Amino acid sequence: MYKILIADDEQKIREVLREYAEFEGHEVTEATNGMQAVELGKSGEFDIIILDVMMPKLDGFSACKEIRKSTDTPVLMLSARGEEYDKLFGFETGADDYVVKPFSPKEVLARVNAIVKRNTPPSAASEIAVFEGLEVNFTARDVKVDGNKLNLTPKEYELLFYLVRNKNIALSRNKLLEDVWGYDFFGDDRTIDTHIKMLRNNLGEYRKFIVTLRGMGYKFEV
Amino acid sequence: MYKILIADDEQKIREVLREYAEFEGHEVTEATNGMQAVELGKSGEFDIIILDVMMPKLDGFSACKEIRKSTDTPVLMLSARGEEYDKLFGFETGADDYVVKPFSPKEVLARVNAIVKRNTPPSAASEIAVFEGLEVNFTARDVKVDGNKLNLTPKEYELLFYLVRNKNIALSRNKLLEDVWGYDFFGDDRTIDTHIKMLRNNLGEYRKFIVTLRGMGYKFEV
DNA sequence: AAGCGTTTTCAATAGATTTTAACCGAAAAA
DNA sequence: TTTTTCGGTTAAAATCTATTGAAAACGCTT
Repeated sequence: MYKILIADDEQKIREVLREYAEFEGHEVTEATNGMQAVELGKSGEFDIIILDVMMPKLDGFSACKEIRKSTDTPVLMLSARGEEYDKLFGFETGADDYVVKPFSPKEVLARVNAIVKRNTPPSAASEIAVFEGLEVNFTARDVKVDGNKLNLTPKEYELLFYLVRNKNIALSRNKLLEDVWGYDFFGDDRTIDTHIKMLRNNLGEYRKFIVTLRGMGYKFEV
Repeated sequence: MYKILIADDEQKIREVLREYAEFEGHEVTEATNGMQAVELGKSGEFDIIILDVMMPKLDGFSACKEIRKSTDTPVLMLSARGEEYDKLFGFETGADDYVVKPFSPKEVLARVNAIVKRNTPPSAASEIAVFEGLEVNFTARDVKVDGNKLNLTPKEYELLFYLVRNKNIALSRNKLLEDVWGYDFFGDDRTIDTHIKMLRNNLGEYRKFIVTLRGMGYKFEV
């Protein structure tokens, strides 16, 4: 269930979208002009905002811009005109998707679902990174090698997560110490090496992903 | 700069998209059927994958599903048919967006940009310099010659990075020693030459970019 | 306070990298 | 043309660095 804000001056449009959205179990709020849309949308309480481009008081593009100043709630733009210019401009103002009228409510809802799904990873869907037989589940805080869950120590998790989140980026020892150990850690460089060693031992054949950058640090390379 | 995989059996389509994408500075790889798309796409090396729905060997939907098993690279689907069923099905198989043919390449690229932008929020976008077949990736700290990764030593990386960052600028030996070796290095001049030699050997035909400025130093010239 | 798992330090070592020094050849100067 | 200077090459010597195992320090739980 999402909270959806629908902003369009045509009652017909709001109605048909509301009907479809509520049928799918979502909660709908309506706005009939741009100003109202901004006021409501700024609160950040919605999971997605649907904005018509042509609206009284404040057009959709401006409303989108304004809303983006306060929150990053995803925005789907609706336009009566199908001109390319509009689309491009829509994306530039920070819209997440763009649908041209006439549309089918089904299509709009499909897009809404797609957008919300990918814009709300932290809470719901677990964030998992897979590299061949290596599975790193940030949300569940576990790591699997060929399906077998590893039993890592806290530092090992943190180090691996950091490496994976920054995959394909060269990471100096200093950066690792700063970001994984914290700016106030003044320990030995060998500390990192030791943890890398243990991680590698745990990862088995997938140790290959952790490459040494001689004279520099390490990198998780895929 | 993104890495884009374009999978379509029509050469014409691949061509026009490639042209547009390369014009915007992206790196394009092509696949002509679904199987190939999956093989290439699974690597996770692409920033976005464009899949045609109708392809030999394996259709776009199945390819998308297959790719999603290994990586969460965003997928944009292309379809010759505009049927709603396709669109919904596309989103369900994990596609991030859906464009109906005939499309304008401009629109496709606008969508590609929008998708990639929202799918790579934090770091990602590597800082890469490309000179013909020579690729210098500062972020990943690697260098490729015609696609093959080189195995350089620390000094070689530093020297090359320094040269490239200061391309087309004449660099005296003193400046090189100071900036690459450090102000506290008081070694032999031949030291630089030796490293330049090794760099040149490693760069193969692209050694041509490193030009000697007799009586002065070196320059990376493009 | 003892026990236990975790983290950090440390020293030895093997291997890779960097520097040096000597020599050669080519280009510039005389 | 001869001399001088400068860059290229090479191989050996000197230096540096990642890795590893082992031990010490730490911190939580009982």
